Amino acid sequence: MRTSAFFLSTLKEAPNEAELVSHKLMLRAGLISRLGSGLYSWMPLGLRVLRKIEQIVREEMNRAGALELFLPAVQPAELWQESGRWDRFGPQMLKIKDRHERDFCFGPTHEEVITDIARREIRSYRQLPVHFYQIQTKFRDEIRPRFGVMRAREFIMKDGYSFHADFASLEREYRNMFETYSRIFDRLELEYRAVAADTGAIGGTGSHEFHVLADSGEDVIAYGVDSDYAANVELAEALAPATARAPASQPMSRVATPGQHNIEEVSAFLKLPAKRIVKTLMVVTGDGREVFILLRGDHMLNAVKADRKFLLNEGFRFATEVEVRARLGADPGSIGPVGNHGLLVLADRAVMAMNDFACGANETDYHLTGVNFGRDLPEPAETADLRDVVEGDPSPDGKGVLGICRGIEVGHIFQLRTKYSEALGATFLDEAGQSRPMEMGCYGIGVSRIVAAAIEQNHDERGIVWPMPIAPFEIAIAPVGYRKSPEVKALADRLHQELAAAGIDVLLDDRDERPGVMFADLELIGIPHRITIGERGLRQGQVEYVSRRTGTTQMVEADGVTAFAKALVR
RNA sequence: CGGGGUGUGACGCAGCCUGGUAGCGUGCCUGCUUUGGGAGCAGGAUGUCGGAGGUUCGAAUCCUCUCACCCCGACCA
Repeated sequence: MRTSAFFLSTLKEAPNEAELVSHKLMLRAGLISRLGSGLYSWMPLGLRVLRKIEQIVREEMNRAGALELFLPAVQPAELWQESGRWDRFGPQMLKIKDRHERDFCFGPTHEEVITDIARREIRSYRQLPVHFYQIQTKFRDEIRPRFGVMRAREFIMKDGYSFHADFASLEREYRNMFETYSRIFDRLELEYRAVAADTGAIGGTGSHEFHVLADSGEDVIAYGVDSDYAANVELAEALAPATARAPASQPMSRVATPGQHNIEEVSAFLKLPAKRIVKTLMVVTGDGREVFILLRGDHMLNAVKADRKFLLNEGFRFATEVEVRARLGADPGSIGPVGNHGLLVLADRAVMAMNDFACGANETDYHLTGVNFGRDLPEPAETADLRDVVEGDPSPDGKGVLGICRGIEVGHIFQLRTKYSEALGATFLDEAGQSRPMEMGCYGIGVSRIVAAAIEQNHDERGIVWPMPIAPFEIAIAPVGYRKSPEVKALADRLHQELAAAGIDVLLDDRDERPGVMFADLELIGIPHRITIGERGLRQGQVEYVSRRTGTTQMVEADGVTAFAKALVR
């Protein structure tokens, strides 16, 4: 490809709508163009990247035995009413009406449609298992679209759905997909982790998210520093402390802590590390009971875990300041579990190992120090894992400690079991002639999001640094003086022709721009390899090679440059 | 949804407070010179100042409404 025949539209300055580095670079490099909030046009350069990702996904899905099909983007309401999700999916679903005032939605996902196909097409266990997938545009009316294609409303997703006669078969396919996804992200050359995930509202027994690791990621992941363990931080278990509680060694005393309201302030004021302070949270359960939750000062409440604890009472909320004062007669910053407060006390397991700790005195601007369970207050009524894990916690798999990092979710695999097949009546006849609902799995990959995630992970101050498998062009040829020097032009043209003939994605910058302009553009758009051809080097019979990622340069014999360039790509 | 902010040429911005009919940098077009890291000179094109209404002799500027976009927000304890 020649730049004169292509369409490059680079910007020196990023439009101010962009916050995230990948978003800025995608706009500056001309990969995408914004049409509306959460709506992006894919420009030719960006589309080349998108297509390469799609192709890798497609190849690996096919290799894994899944069958590609293509489902309608617009779906009738009836199907969603049947599954019960028409109302429950919420405002994320874009609902539309046709000319007959019939309800449709622009598909946010395709479980209903695929299950409808399965119930029409599959009658016998002999047809199972089967796995259908598609690469489709979805629309989810996000509360707050942001970060460009990272959290867009319209986006491209690979979604696959498998159907099985029994759970064992589903589990096999689940493992198959786990491996397939790993292969896909390996091939994309992204740094990623498969993390155990909460199955959430979708239900089912097993679920893994695949995260591209990046500091800007929206999700927080706990991973084993010395093992394969990885889990969403909401899900990672904080193990009970291994050491027993030390005996009390200090008397309990009441100290004035004027104006010190949060753990940080109290810690600094009392010159006591946060891990020696008990954080007391007053919450109200769904059935109206007020409860104390105790956490170590340096720990954070995990709402998912606490919610599970209160499940029978339909969740919980934090008590308001008014409620706290009415109940305890103290400001929220000075409350604690000691005294005749009458509240149920629920403690995180880490708290159980604490002795001689500090906590609020239930008197505004006062705290207690040297507090001990058993002596100064009763043991908590209940203990549980209620906190987020932190860096350095023991890994739940017993191997070493946990690290914390951020990730961008680019893939998710679920064991759906029979949730949809039952709702929609997707049944089959087993060997015994019995009608049974099919076991289902579902497997998604955020194709368009991967473009942004790849950039988050691969960029520098000059621009994008594409991993080779998804680079829009693999090699750039930058001729200096293309229009002036016949020798330069001749070699550039020949190299371009020979590489293109070899099936290499090569971009010849024939714009006759100044070198600085060419170099800056080629670096911004992130082409992995650049060969610069100029009169200067040609006099020595040489051209210059530069690696985008490492920046290392190398002089190459002009005669052998085609072979050299081919070797780079292979 | 709540809070905050911004809309002025393709991109980044100034002008608004204190009304007088729009400016800067980059980019774009033409010509000449230049050509190994975002060139120089000369000439040039491009703006319903987000939209509607109002105040005024006069509105980018003041007022009202509206639309779009961006950012922040779900543990002070």
